[in-house]
Amino acid sequence: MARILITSALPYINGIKHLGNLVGSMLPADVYARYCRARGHEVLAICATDEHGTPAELAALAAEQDVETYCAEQHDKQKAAGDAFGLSFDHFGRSSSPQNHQLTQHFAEVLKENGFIAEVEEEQVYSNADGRFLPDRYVEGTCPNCGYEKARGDQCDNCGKLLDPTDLIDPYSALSGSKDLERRKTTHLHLLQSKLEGEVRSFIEGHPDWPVLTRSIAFKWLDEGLRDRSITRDLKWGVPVPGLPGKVFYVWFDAPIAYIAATEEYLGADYRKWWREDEGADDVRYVQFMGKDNVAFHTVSFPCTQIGSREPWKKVDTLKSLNWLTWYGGKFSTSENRGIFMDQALDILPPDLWRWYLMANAPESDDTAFTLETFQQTVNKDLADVLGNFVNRIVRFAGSKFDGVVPSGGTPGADEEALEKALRERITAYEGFLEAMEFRKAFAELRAIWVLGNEYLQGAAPWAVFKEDQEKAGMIVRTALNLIPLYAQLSAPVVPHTAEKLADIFGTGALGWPGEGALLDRLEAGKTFEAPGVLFKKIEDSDVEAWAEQFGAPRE
RNA sequence: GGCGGAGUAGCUCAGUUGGUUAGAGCAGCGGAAUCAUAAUCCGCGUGUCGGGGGUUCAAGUCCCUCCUCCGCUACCA
Repeated sequence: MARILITSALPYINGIKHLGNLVGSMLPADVYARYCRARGHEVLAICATDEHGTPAELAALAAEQDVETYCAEQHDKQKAAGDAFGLSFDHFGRSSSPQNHQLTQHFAEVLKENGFIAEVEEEQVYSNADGRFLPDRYVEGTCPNCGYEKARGDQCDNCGKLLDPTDLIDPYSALSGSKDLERRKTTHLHLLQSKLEGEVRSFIEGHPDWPVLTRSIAFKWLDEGLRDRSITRDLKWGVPVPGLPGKVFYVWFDAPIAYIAATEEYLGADYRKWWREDEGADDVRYVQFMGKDNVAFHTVSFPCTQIGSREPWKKVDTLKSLNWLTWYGGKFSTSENRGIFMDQALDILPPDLWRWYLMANAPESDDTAFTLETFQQTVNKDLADVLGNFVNRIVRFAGSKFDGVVPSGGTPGADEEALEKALRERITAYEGFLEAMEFRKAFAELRAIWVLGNEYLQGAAPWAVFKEDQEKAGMIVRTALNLIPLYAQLSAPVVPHTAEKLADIFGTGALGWPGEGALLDRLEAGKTFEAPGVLFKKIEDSDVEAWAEQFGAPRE
């Protein structure tokens, strides 16, 4: 029994997330949280919407709403979509919460007291027509290097050259197109990360077990030398900066702090038992889930904030970073309606189908292409044929030959012993992969566990034995039926809705996890049960055709 | 451009510190079975391990070089 704190990278507020975002952090965090709970650990799983920054303001503008209303609506939509997917966060909060305002300001205050924050006057591009400062990437113009006419102020998409907005020829606002731009002086707070470089390096070096990708990204930043960076912006929506009217903290400063603040939203003052090492969090194991683009912020920036506070905040112990899921090898795109978004996915199919496919094919080692065709194949084979059909065939056979009760009598023999042994070995491997958060391997193992059921039935052939020895056939059926509550437990982290249906067949109740005892002797003889019907309806070719059209899949 | 990741069977991917004939699932082919959603089970893999060069008794694995894809490159988040 351990205390495990789990956070998922915060989904940005501008609209429902697509399947790539889902599998990049929220879904693996949920699967891991469900597994840890099943093993009896005390788990706190936290997520929230990331609501600040320029894109939120612009999205609100486009929706003709004030940003506060926009964010509140979008938060509710994302929360609902997550709930429908079975995401079991203990709390799904908001980075715009009063708790986060207070906590973000607290961090800034102590960082300043400790000498890690300085006020710096700098010049930034201001657009008179838009009435706002423009981040570099919202200034566009002609690239001085290659002549590309839509180069952004931070980088030219055509030749890849890094730019400064002042480098651009004929710069204009990407928002309004106005060329009425000027440089204005503005004062910002800089986080003096350079002063913390050594401590952050020691922190990273203290985790040699982190994956190569994670460590190499962190060391790259450190090797180049940590730069002091601005942690404030000239925006209206955000956490106000005390003493600097009209400014808010940079979204990347307040977003990780929102992990803590969201816990406070949920638990009140007790949040400190999870986050303060001097108030009970010293025995907490903290696991973060994120996409690979977020690694630097979680290994370097956020630890800087925490370390520089000189307060004993709980820091990350284990990071799980994932690569991207791509849409047929290209990018998911909201603006171009490419790909499938969480709400659309649930409009067409139940959540467990998506959960299974995404986790069994999680982009762990490299970017992974999502295609409707492989999705159809995988889901039909693994869920409908291997698991669904196993349950259906044994339940129906037991229903017709044994009147819908668990048969009694008979003595288990070599086949049953072999099955028990094979199960035990595979379950041990499965647990190991889940502990290590190696999800592809874990679910390949779970699938193999399901296959064991079919293998056993095929070999034991109760339909043939029944003709000569009904007692033995009954024992075989009882053994096979025992796999159902076992599969319910083992499958619950990844396909929780299906697991409940399986558990309901025998009313075995709360799922939990198989213990050390016999795996195939838990159902009492004489117990009645109901056939659940078809667990997974197969996806037809005509469905794939229709969805390909609907979601803009590339066709041959 | 710099840094990092990746390139393995038709498809999606495994391949510890270099070591016998390079693996899994899907798809395909053959067989068995007929309880089951024609669902299952068994058997079948001559792959220039991205190209080229090198080190070594031995290289998918190490070194060099080139090609392709992805991420980061600090004001998108």
